Amino acid sequence: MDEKYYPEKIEEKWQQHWETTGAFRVERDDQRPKFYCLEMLPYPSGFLHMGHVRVYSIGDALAWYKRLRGFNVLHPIGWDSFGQPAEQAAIKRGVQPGAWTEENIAHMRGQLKRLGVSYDWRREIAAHRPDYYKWDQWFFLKMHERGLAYKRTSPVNWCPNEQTVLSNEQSSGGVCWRCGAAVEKKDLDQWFIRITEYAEQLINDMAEIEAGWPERVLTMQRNWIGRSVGAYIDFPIKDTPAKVRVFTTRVDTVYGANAIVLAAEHPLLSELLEGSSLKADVDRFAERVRASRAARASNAAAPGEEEEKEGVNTGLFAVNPFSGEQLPVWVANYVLMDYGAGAVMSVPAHDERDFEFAQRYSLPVRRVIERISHEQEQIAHDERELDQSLAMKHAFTDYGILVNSGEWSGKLSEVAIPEMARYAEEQGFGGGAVTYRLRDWGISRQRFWGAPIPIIYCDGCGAVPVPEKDLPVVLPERAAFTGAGESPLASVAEFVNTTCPKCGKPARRETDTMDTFVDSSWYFFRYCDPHNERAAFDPATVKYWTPVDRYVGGIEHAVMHLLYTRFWTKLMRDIGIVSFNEPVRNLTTQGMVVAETFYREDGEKKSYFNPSEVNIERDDKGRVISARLVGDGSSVTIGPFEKMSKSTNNGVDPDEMIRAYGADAVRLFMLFAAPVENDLRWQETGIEGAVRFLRRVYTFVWRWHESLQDAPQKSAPAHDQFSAAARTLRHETHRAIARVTEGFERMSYNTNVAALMELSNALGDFQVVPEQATPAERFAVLEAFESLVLMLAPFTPHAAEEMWESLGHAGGILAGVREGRVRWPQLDEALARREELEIPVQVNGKLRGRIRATLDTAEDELRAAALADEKVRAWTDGHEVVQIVVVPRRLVNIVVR
RNA sequence: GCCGGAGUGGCGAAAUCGGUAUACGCACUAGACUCAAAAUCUAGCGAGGUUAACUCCUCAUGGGGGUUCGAUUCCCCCCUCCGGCACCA
Repeated sequence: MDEKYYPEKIEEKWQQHWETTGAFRVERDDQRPKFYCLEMLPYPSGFLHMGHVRVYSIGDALAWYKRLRGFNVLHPIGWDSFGQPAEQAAIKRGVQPGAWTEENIAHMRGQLKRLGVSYDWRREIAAHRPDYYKWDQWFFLKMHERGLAYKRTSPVNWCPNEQTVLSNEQSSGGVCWRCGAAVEKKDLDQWFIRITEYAEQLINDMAEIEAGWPERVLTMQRNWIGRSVGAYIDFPIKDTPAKVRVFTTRVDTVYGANAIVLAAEHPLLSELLEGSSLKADVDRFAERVRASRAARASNAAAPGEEEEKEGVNTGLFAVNPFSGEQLPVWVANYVLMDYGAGAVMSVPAHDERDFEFAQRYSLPVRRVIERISHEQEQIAHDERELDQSLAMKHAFTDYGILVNSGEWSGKLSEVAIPEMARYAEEQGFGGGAVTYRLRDWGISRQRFWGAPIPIIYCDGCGAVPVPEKDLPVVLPERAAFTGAGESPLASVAEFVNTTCPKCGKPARRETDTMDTFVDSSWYFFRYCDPHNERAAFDPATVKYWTPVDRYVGGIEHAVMHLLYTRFWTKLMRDIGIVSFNEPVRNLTTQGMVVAETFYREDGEKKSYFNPSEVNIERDDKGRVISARLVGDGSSVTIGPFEKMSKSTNNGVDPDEMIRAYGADAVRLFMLFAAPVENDLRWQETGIEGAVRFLRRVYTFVWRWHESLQDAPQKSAPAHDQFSAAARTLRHETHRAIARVTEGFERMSYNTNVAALMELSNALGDFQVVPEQATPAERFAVLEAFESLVLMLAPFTPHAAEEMWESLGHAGGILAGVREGRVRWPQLDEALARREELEIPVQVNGKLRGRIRATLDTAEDELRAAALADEKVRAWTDGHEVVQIVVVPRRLVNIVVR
């Protein structure tokens, strides 16, 4: 141990030690409890950013903690290495995507090692390597076998910028999840995965993870899946054998229907209107709706506004199977083909959209629900009229009591809904039904850099799956990278041309590749058994390690990745290779790393300055008053804190920070500065504080480490051997152990670091000179140091290792744990408790005095002491004491009148 | 519009059982050390008032109301910010 703290030196030393001793390697061990600690794998862009540093610091802290608690910890990392940027690099600079990707991985691996993250690197996986994507293809075949992968032509989400298809999840809000471009609709023949088959399970199984996942994520998934309970009703079309199926959540309002409204793309339309004079009108209208939707999509910058409701009467009539009434059939732009049945019954009195539509086209409004409670809004209506279109100003959408509804009149909505659905079923014209907003997952991508979809097209045999024995279908090294909207693979003749596995005749390969979210749907299972050549993984090995005990990653994957991987797990369960429903027990979504922005406005656009180029000036209260450039002292505008990015020039390079302050300080600051879920404000002064703290602890250890060589180690000296100062120190030590241990259980890292700082402050307050310390004092100091250092290991592993060694322990912390010599500091609850208490005394709830007490001062003693206290008496004298509340060990409250 | 989450010093935050509001850190102020600066160390640091006195008082956890001996914490209403969804029948 050097006298001074040289982070660079000790970090290199311990990284080397970990590497050569294989400190972080793990194997399955049925004798020990396992813990699977997982962070979302990065895309190998080439450079680690601060957001990465944050996730991996969070995960690593937990991994270290669990190891120190005796768990067999699986803590792996890999690369989400298929995807757009590699292909962009190929288009722009002509590099080969594979080589570009491997170089990036090599660089980032080095960065992660310099951060000192405790991965078992032997388990590293990368999505773009054939030994990995072979199994993507295998899973695809399994789904194909089960009818869960299918091809269909349908309007899909098309990103004009990236020239490829996106899934619904990736184009949520009408914009591309990656580049933000407005998404267009395009008709393409695409492969889909039948995730909707699992919609019900995806909703129901949330019960299993509710306790461990953020409410926010579950809510987002629930909304996305959009389960809706209602009924189908078939309305016969007059004078034809056809029926129009309608989905509604409000069968109870069926007597109020004034029309049946179809989506413009409804397949029945062309059939029913054959030969009708109105066909041309309807076709023209459908075309307009399509055009206007496309226009709105490309104009996604200004969303929000709902489109004006428009429709056209088809001249057809439908028969309400409940009432026998004839209803006109309309086509309207507000009915969506891909939700429910693509058709609705319009009930303007009780649905706002239908109301708006009815007003626009002067359709009758019939009230069939009456309020049941005076807390509900009074529905304006005209008793003399059946049509309320003049009286009602808006729809009444609450449940209530049925009126004007034939035999159902007088029933409550809640009662009528299931009864009417059952009736429809008995009569054969409908029945109860559940629909979902979730649609099937489109996985075809017109890209090169992804896993080829293992399908061969044969003129004779159709779409034939590639036989398992022929996997993987390997990507060629090169292709013509034009950036145009067709898969580059299509131009690689030796890839495309093959023979049909069935008939042996010449055939062509599928040239689309799979969505990269396929790769990440199951990657953490592969970590358990990463080199298996015969299977995606060995089920028994996976059974030991999974499910993931804690998963850390960004909120941006709340719906996409986290929904897909839940689905994939259920699929693997159905194949029989996994034995549970949910892959992730506990989920942590960390906040963004944000930094101050500085800019100057030159006319229209802002030019941004990096925080390192700016000096901040403050007033004497510490408030920021201005910012000036380091170079010329000219002033710049202080902008808000924003996510670190190139466009706002507020990024900070992790490597530079590690070089300046050390990996430990960077990590410590990241975990201390904010709770894990919050956004984290990057502040260089904050990281300086972290170094200051580490240096202080290090200095304390240096000052004491020789005197501690002969400290009593095995058992604590008797209580009366300890000086008052030593007793205080021991109390602080055990209080910190209690707090930090508890903090780890709820991922409260910021308070954990605070507790460790307090312990270090307590060591600073311990003024005994090392050489003059009594054996008992040495014991107390050693106990404090050992506890502090071990509890620091999850946050600053290099510094902890160095100090642990200088406290007389050879071989590294984890070797000690493995050999049973080292374990997480043991809490002595008696020591953690305060010996003497200060009990606050309130009068009428306001703090008026304090009395001294011990842990077992009796209630009546506390009461008497409180009443006798001089300061308290100033508030009670002359008043009548009405009540005295005594909370032992906590407080006394005297109520006076 | 609907559904979530949050609002506490100059700033990041703490108080997970309804019991001393502001732990810990940053920034700031003063002092020590120094020729000087940095670093380090020591002390102070919610607002306002008050005292010979670090004495004591009042107010303060977005605003208003409620429950309670006692509310940052529980309940109701409102405001603001952030996020998700957005004609989903």
